[in-house]
Amino acid sequence: MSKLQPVRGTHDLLPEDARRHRHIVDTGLRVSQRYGFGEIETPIFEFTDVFKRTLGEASDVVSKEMYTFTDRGGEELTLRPEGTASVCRALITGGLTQNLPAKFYYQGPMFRYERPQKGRMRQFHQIGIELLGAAEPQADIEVIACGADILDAIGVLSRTTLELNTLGDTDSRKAYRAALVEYFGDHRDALSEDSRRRLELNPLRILDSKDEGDRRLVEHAPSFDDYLNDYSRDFFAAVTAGLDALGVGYHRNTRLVRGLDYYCHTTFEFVTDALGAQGTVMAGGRYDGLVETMGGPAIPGVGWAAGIERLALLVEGVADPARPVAIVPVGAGSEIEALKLAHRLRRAGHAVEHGYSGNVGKRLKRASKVGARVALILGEDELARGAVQLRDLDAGTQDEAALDRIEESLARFR
RNA sequence: GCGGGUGUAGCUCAGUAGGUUAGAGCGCCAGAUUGUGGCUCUGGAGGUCGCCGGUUCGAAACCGGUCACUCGCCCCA
Repeated sequence: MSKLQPVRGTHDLLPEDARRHRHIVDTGLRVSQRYGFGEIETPIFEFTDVFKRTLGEASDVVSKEMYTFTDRGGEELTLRPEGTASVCRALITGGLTQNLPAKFYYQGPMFRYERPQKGRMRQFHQIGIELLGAAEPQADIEVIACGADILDAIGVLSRTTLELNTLGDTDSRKAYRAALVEYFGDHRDALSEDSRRRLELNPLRILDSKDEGDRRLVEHAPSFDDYLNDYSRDFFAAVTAGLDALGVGYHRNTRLVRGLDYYCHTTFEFVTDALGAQGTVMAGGRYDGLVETMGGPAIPGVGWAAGIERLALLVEGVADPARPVAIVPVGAGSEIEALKLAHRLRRAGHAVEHGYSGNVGKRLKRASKVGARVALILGEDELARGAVQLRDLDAGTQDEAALDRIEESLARFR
């Protein structure tokens, strides 16, 4: 408690950071709208069951990372650790199941009680899309293509790799899971401690263990492809064919499994090696059983989420805001005129900086510092004849301009 | 939750056989330039040396604890 510092794992977004985030959020919305996604905003907390039921009791997120609390009415609530469950809940409670497919774009803060690291915070921000009500591989293709487009639009696609895999449908996954449990069960003693635990909770995760001994075992483990049924195999083939057709590059990673219970068929991650241990920048997949698990109708879904902070670490060169016009009154007699002029130009759409205090030198200095393109200097002599000095701060040149026609004089600087 | 590293000015960092006024660069403020910015020069402000405790005549430095950040593990965006 206390002390004048933010809570562990939280950050202020100072204006410069906020601008990067804004750029990512706006770009995400703009691009996803081209794919027909519309913005949705859900509350940042839900009944705890919304996440517990969908993410899986055994998942790390549920078992140790949720910000859960009891409110004054005795309700068990949780700050959302991810967006998909909330969006699906909204789909059901909003009656949107009658109008499918439904396509949503969201952005906002998520909360996980974890040990902070680079690219990993307790309050972090995500953008994401969800496409609900389409069981066809075309949906997966579109969702991935949209994600790639957004990464491209913010200039980071070339620094990422798309890793792609399939978990198959429920039957395929069950069969494969059983095969894995049998195989690794036979080599139980050779497994790392972590993986012995995984064997109980989520055997698929053993496949991407970083332990040396585990990896040797994994090499000879049953292959997922041998357990995919025809439907699952065809589905995945359609997805890869679609990505090929669109020129979206990917790398098949048969060990790519996701931590959350609800995934099936397509899973993917856009990863980078520029962020240390937290290389995943955008990740998602198909979750056909999720809505039904929540108590809604059987509605398939596919989507992804991307970490804004992680993207922001990769983004370079966010455009600066529009350069303002500086208003510089000379002497107390021009103050009112300066206020009026600033107001007038702002209402005409200009960004205007008013220096507030100091002599001309100080105000011009401040004008330069905030990046002003031009300064309008309001001297009493000039005002008396309806004129101002218009100074080009880049060129260092200066001319007199008519006060009532300033908008025209400024036009060449826009 | 586990293991390692680091905390000195707004920022980036110097500063140890423990020794008395803790430094630099950048930034900030002021002046040279009271109707003209950037460049330059001069001056100035700004520090509980993360915090608490211990060792010592004496601690920014050594020890313990704690908080924060950071790297890795687990896991994830």
